[in-house]
Amino acid sequence: MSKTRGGGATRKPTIATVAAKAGVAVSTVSRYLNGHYVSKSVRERLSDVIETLGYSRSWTARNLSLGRRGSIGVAVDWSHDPWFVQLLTGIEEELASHSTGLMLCSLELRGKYDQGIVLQWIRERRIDGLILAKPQRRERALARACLDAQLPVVTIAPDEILKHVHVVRCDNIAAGTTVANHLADLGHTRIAFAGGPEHSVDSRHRLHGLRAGLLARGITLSDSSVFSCDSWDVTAGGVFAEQFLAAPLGVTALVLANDALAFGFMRVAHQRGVRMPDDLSVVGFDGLPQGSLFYPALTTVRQPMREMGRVACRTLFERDNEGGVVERAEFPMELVVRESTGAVRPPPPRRDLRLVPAVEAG
Amino acid sequence: MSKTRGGGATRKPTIATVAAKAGVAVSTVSRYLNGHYVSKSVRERLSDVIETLGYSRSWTARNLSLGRRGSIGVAVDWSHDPWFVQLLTGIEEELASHSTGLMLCSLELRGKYDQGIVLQWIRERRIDGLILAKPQRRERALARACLDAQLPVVTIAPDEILKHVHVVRCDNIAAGTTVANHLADLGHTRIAFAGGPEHSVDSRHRLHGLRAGLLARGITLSDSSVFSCDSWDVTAGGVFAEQFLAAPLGVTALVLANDALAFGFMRVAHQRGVRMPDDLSVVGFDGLPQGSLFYPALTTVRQPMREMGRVACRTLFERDNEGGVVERAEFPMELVVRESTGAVRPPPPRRDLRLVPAVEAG
DNA sequence: TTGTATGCGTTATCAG
DNA sequence: CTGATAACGCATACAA
Repeated sequence: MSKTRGGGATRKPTIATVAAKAGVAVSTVSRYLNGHYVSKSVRERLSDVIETLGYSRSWTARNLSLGRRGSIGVAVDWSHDPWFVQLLTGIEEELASHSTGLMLCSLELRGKYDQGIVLQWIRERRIDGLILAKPQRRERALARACLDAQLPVVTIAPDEILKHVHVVRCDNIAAGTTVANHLADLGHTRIAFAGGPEHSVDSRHRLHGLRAGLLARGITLSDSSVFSCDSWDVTAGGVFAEQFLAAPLGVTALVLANDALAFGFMRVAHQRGVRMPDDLSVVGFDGLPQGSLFYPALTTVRQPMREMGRVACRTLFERDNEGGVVERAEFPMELVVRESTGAVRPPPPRRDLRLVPAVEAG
Repeated sequence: MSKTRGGGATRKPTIATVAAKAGVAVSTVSRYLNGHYVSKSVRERLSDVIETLGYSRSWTARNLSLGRRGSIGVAVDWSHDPWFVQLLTGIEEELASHSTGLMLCSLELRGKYDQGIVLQWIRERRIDGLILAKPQRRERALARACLDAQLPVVTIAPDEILKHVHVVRCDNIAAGTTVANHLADLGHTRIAFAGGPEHSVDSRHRLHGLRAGLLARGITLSDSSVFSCDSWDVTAGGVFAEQFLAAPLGVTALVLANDALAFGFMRVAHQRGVRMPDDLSVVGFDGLPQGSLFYPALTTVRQPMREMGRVACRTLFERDNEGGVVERAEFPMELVVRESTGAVRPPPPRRDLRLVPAVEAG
């Protein structure tokens, strides 16, 4: 069969090989490849030649010619954050269909915060765009750097206001209300809320929705039962649990601003002998899969992370060069009822006042 | 100033810009950039020019010229597998320092197994090498495709024998022995083992090490207390728990072949009222971080995933074109004692024979 | 040690 | 509708 040379290793056929074999110019092949106009006869011939040659084009060369880099950047605090992992799945999926690469950067990978790597990517034009997952105020510098470099940026679930960038987020207010209704349906009236960091807009939105939803059901969420944690992680949830359990408020349900906090809380609570949901119903936000592994499995409100990842990616490609217009996508969150919430017990539990241990029936 | 054009947006300086401004040839700049020989005077001049110009080279062009693609492929069953996530951190870290991109592929992403995407990457020469995480027999096709295409492959923790590829793995036999000693130290003598799928070499190695280690301490692990699960995931662990608990063996410790199985097991066991470690000590393998979130936190043997990821990456780059030699790296696993294992109770517990419920002291 | 010329595989421009 | 040809930005024999 007519390989390019008789000799050594068969070289990968190029667009020129195809052109020669089909008896047309390279530019014609290029046009064919990109779906531009070519006559039907030529089109069929090329289709054949490409098939038999097993030709496929060089993305490197194409990128060079088009002035692209062929991969996008994705920055997040910790790439092993379970929330991000779900997101990554969506990104991966979308990227594969664009046959584009990915450069991953955990801003806090080596113990201390450092956005140097990403700044370098931007400066050196290593990426065609940047996805910022859960950006906070400190990530503004990255967004600005991209904007200055004419690179598109899309933020996912930003926890601060970043201007002039596309954003993909969830409706956290509605999510809060969803939780409110769930709890109200179960008969809870004395409820507490543990937020994330003070400045977090997600946390505020969730609280806002919760409070409003509760109010609509005639339930008041007093300020004295609203707390906030220093960070969003499991550890903070544990720390909160210590103080929360030390001074009982007599609430029957606790809403934590995200699943990680809830995980930390539940572990400590469990150790302290709190029975969930009997003694206390617990709710989180995010919908991390591992919430279903605990005892009890955590009731939560799920973000469609995978879909969000896909949309973020798509936005990056679509809005590649269309400056100006800022795209916004907002997804609804979905209640996932598992085991950590239950109906409030008929006579409101006041176990703290009992002087003798109750005898369990059966 | 000698900009390429007077007009619009300042174009990114190229190697030619630098050459012109420094009064040398582009090839000289190229040599400088690649650390080849240039006179000291020229070197200093170039250093200056590059600095003031803010020049940085185009990796796309460089890749084209060198015949590289600029990113590697990473394939795994599920990219959200917690084990893989840890690995990815290491890969990410190493990749950043090579400023190389990444193409991620979950073989089972869309519900059914499909290696088509990766095969396409290989066929189209989209990647410079492939990392296969936890490959099994079915991944042989991928390895072969790479080999045929002259692409380097490194497998991480292969659970089957794949020939002619680099491998980064852990010493699972030693890990099994580590567990054996830990349990023996705690006084356990009646122990059970729940393996992964039958054909799994990891599972067999872990069992082998466990059995040998136990024997060295005078403890026999009888065949009747060795089980195997259909898969490696949480669900399988739960299924196993159902049958394991239905027919009590009277063992005081259970070793599961990985953490995921242990998670599934513990959840069901907890629901069935098994107190761990009082009634049963439980041990897993892998050392997933989330094991510390459970009640009790899971005792396990940790793989240095991050380091493994780094080494795998490095191997890919180093062994880029050196055909023939197969690199092997084996890491030790490290015992992580948490809460799910405890000393066996002084009088061997035979609760199943008790006719009256014991009264708990205090 | 440095410069010249050519190749890498595509795309885009502009005549035909 | 199709064909030359010039970018794209860098690397590297080869010559000087």
